[in-house]
Amino acid sequence: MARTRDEAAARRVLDSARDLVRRLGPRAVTVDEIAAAAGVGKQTIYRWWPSKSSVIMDALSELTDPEPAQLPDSTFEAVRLQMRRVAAMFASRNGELIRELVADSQGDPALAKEFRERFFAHRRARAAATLENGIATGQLRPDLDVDDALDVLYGPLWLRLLVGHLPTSQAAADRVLELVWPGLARGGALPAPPSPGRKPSRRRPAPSRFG
Amino acid sequence: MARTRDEAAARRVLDSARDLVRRLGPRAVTVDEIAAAAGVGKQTIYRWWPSKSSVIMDALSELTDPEPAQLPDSTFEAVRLQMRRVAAMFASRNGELIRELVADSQGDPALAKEFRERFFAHRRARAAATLENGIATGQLRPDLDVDDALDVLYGPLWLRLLVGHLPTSQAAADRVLELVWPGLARGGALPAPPSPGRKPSRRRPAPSRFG
DNA sequence: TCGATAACGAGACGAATGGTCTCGCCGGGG
DNA sequence: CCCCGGCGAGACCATTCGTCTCGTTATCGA
Repeated sequence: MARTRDEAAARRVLDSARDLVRRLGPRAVTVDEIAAAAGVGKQTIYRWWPSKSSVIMDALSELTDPEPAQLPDSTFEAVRLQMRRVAAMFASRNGELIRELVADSQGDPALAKEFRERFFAHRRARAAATLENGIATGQLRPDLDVDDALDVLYGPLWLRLLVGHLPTSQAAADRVLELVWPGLARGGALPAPPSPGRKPSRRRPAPSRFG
Repeated sequence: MARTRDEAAARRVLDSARDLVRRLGPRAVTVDEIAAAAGVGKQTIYRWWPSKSSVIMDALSELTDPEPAQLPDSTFEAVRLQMRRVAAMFASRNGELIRELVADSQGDPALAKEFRERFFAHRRARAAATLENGIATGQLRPDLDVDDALDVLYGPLWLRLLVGHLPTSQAAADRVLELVWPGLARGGALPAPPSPGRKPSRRRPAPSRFG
């Protein structure tokens, strides 16, 4: 019948959106900028996406972080690894992105839904799989509610990200896990120290930028 | 020298802002609306406050929720009471307010600072006092890091409020507390069932609108 | 082949809204 | 008493999302 959709244009829109968002932050990027950078008319953007936020969500959801090749058999170690990765992401430029995405979501139910389903749910499912494996292998309590456990493990990191009262360091992730672990584990005890001779610290150690 | 500042006008601004925010939400309220409702010129608002968000923050920070007359001696019960109150607030109209306030804070460091210092810190200090009392009375581990514990207890509620993947029910608050408690308590065991014969449930019970 | 149709780039436009500026008025302190 | 500055009212500016228009162009179907 008529002219078909220009996939290359859509590609350029997403690429430009991604670049601009990384450079300026999602709040500062305007639709006109994206259109100009992509060499596309604004109407083309609004023909394919319902809103600016949706474009940005699309551009960002392509940034799939690769699942690590393999997680340790120890559930404790596996969760620690995953939590550290989340903490690292939150502390990076992507953390700012996520903050603003959540912010935009608050006033826009459709965007909030997209965020939950396309970003949040994916990562949560991976973390859930780790816990479910831990239950199956007897490392975690058999009656553990995975949703609750995930909120308890990752909620503190999100809180720090969004309120900013404390940094989202890997050390914080470690401390949260150690604090919560007795309520998750089958026996209720911390596992044997992973690295030879190094006991996990309970109290906050000397302030450190890393951890 | 000249005319003095009209305190009554400022009062009307805050009252109008509070009413409008409660009625429409902080995002939907415009400065022109506040000015019109208060019967003041916009310039009068901007003479006293640096931004719309600042006005709304001022109006809301006056909504101090009264501290309960007395908390139970049992730290477990005291924390549970406080968590339930937070969950109830999050589930109410005020929860929506807080969500949008956090959202606005993400792109505005000054506002974020105000939010942390004038809203977040107050409530956190009260919750911290409960935990510190628990440490002092030997109900909580003496080496407990209060900041971490607060994040672990309240982070899940904040996460649910801001991401919306699950409701912020009082039941959720209870389950979080029970899940985390073994890592906080001195002995690591749940306290004797508070209500006679009713054991705190670990698994999520039948879905309920209430707690 | 060729025409109808819809997508395209470019950009004007409308609307909402945060924040500034102007204007005439008015009131209290020096 | 009188001038300086706060006051109410509102015009104005700037930004930016999203829509609409226009002439062009590519593709599908006849």
